[in-house]
Parts: sequence; structure tokens; C-alpha cells
Amino acid sequence: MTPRPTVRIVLADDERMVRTALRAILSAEPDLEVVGEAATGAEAVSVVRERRPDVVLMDVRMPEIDGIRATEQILATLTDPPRIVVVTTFENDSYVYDALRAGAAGFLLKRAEADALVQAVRLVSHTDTLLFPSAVRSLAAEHARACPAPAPWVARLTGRESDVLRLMAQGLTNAEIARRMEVGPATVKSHVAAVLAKTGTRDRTQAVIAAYEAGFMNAR
Amino acid sequence: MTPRPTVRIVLADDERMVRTALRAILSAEPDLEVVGEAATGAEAVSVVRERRPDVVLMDVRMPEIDGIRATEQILATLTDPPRIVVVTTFENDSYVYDALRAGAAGFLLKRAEADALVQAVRLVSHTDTLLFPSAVRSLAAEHARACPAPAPWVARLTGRESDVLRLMAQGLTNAEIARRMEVGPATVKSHVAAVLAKTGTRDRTQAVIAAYEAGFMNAR
DNA sequence: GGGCCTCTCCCCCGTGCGGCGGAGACGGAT
DNA sequence: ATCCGTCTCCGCCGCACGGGGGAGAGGCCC
Repeated sequence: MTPRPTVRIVLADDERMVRTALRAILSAEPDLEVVGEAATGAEAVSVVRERRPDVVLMDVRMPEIDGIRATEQILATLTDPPRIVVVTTFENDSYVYDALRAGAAGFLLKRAEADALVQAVRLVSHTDTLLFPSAVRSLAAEHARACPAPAPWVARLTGRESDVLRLMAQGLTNAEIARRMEVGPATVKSHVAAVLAKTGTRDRTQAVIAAYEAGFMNAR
Repeated sequence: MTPRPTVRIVLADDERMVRTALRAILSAEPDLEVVGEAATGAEAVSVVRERRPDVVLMDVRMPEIDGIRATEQILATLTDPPRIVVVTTFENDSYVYDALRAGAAGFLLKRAEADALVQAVRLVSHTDTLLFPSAVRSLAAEHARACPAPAPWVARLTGRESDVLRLMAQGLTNAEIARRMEVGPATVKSHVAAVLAKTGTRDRTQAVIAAYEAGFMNAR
């Protein structure tokens, strides 16, 4: 393997014992170096600004400023910011999503084995690769929910009917749709009726709901 | 670090050169051993069944059966299945989602550095940790889109107004909502009017759209 | 006691909407 | 040549909906 440069690490956790444990694990590796610790989110921001580490292990729950906000602040204020790995106890924590949105480079469970921790830090330090607990599965499941297989009726809509439904789903009245499509209002009424029939709905509101639920609005 | 047991690996990729390159990279590590190769999805399934590796590096695009289906079959038919890492070329491949749904333990880009590859294999071989390319960001972004920060008007709705909007967004008429809430139709009309005012919409359809766009339907 | 908000309910009125039935024109299938 | 699907448009009818304006009961705050 290529000779590894030293990875400079800052630990942010409000519990001293956790920091000590992490330091012990990481310091045992010759290529990893803990260059700073912080017990609060605010402290984390200033310590990172000062020590310029390669990687930050950030606990989510901390006094004053939580790990998510601290992550945001670090990424927003520093040029060439460190890779931030968010650490938490429970994997179905909703913090996962917040952390990702905040720009965290990785996510780790506290129950992870020492070995995994060390390799995770190395991995995240020199790649754009995110690493992740099995909580990603729920993310993927959520994605599946957000992008359901298009309902059968979607394929049965004619071109104009799709256009009409799309405009309906933007809250336009029949008259507005007619103007937008440059056809007569009566034509729009016909298309709307066809859409209602094919979607099995009784009014435009239900049709719009069907469009959303079918992921019709996400397509194209 | 703890003494590492040997990680047995199967490579599945339809291009011989890719397999050769991966084998060269992985074999350079004393603790990694390539115990089999496959050029098609079907072959991958049988080779894995035969060699019982710890980790499979699976290309998505392969003849006969693609990597996703092969992953599904392996996970469905084998007890104590290997950890499967799906490999692809482009990171915004929609295969990412399919791979996760199929139960892949990890996801790697072909452009990943050798170093990252080696560590990824080690990491995935002995943890339940998924590792991931920056494509996760798009997943997270998608999640953010599906769960946008609630629009300011959401907090301004009273309890009953929220109830009414929720039922509106299920396609119910005012009369149906009234029955469902066990109040008079006139009451529902009042609440609907309040909802329209607070959401800045002009009819129930637009209100329902606002509810969907604000992630109001995902809440609770 | 007096505001203020919420929930409840009433009236009238105009209209956008959806249901019904029909029709002419174009084009592709057979 | 015939049928079928699509797009275009017409009239009529009933009603659910939304706007406007109001009102009483209960709770909360000061």
C-alpha cells in the first residue's frame, strides 16, 4: 500500500470518557494523530478553526450548539474545510438526514468496532467517499417510497391529457389551462373529464393527489 | 491494529481487464485474497455459491443477468451470504438506488483510488457498515426535497385547520370532512377559508398542492 | 373586566366545476 | 373502406365551492 501521510483529527464530544476512548483507539495507529478536542459545539468550531484538522469526529448531542449546527458552521466559514464524520448512538436517528444535509462526509455509530473506526477515518480522510451505517437502508427505503412505480393509469394518459394534468397539478383553473395550452375552454373540460375517468377520481383535487402519489410530478 | 483474518473476495465484471486490475490491486494486500472471478451475472451467482467469499465486487452492467439481479439472487438463495459491493462508473447512476434496495452492502465508483478500494473492502468485510460514494449526497438531497423545511404557514395553522387540510389533501369534500370531523359543514367551510388565507391559495386544489410541496403530508 | 384567539355555526350569492350527450376532423390500423 | 383513438369544440344542468359578512361560546392573558 502507498505510504500514508498522517491524518490530523479533532474529537468533539461532550463526554470526556468518549473522547478518551476515541483518542486511545486512534492514537494506537501511527498514521493517525488527534490534534484537538472539544466538549461543545461552539468549542468544536473554534478548535477546528485553530488546528485545521483533516477529519473531525463530531458527536450529535452536545451542549450549546449541537453537532449538526457545528458542522454547518465549520463548512460555511472555513475554506478547505475538514471532512466531518458525525457520530451517534442510534442508527435510526433522524440526525442522519440532518447530518447529510449539513454536509457531513460520513456517519458512524458509536457501537462501531475500533477497527472499523480507524479504517473509516482513513477512508474519509483522502477520498470523497462517504461511509455509512445501515441507516442508509432506511434512506433508500424512503427513496423507494418517494419514487413509487408509476401507477398503471399514467401510461394510459394521452399527450394532451398529461399536459392538462400537469397544469392541474400546478393549481390552474380550466380557463387558465386553456389559455396556457392555447385551446378552447371546452377542450380543456374534455381532457379533464378524461383524466378524471382514467385516474378513477371524481374531481380535480383528487386527480392532483393521484398525480403526486403516483410520482407523476417527479417525472420529467 | 488487531491481526486481520484473510478476506476472501470474488470479482464479477464482464471486462477481463477490469478484473485483472482489481485482482492486481487486491492481491498486493496480504490480508486480501481473490478466490474467484465471474464475467456474467449468472456466473457470479454460481461462483459465489461455490467459493463462499466474504466480499463480492459486483459490476452493475453485465450480460445475461445484471449485477443488481445477481445481488438479489445471491442474497435470496444463500444462507450467511457475502457482503456485496456494487461497482459502477457513474455516480449519478440510478443503479445506486436499485443496488441498495437489492441489499448491496456498499457502493463504489470505478474511478476510486486503489487505496480507497482496499480499505473499502476491508471495512465492508467485517462490519455492518455501508460505504458509499458521493452519490449519497444526491440521495440526501432527494430526501431533503421530499422533506423540505416546513413552509412558515404550517406553524400558523390551528389544530382544526391542520386537520381540515389533511383531509382536504385526501380528496374529501367539505361535507365528507364535516362528517369525518363530526362538525357542521359550515364549520368546515370556515376552516377551509382560513386554510386558503394562511396558505395564500385560492382554492382547495392549490391548498393541497401547497400541503404536498411543504411536506405537510409527510409530517406525522 | 376587557381584549384576543379558537371553534362553532348561520345567511346569501356568484361561479368554477363536473356530468351528460353530441359532433366534426385527422390519422393510423386492418 | 372502415374502424378506432385522439384532439378539438358545443350546449345544458346541478351543485359543491369560495367570498363576504356576521355571531355566540369558551379559553387565555393581563
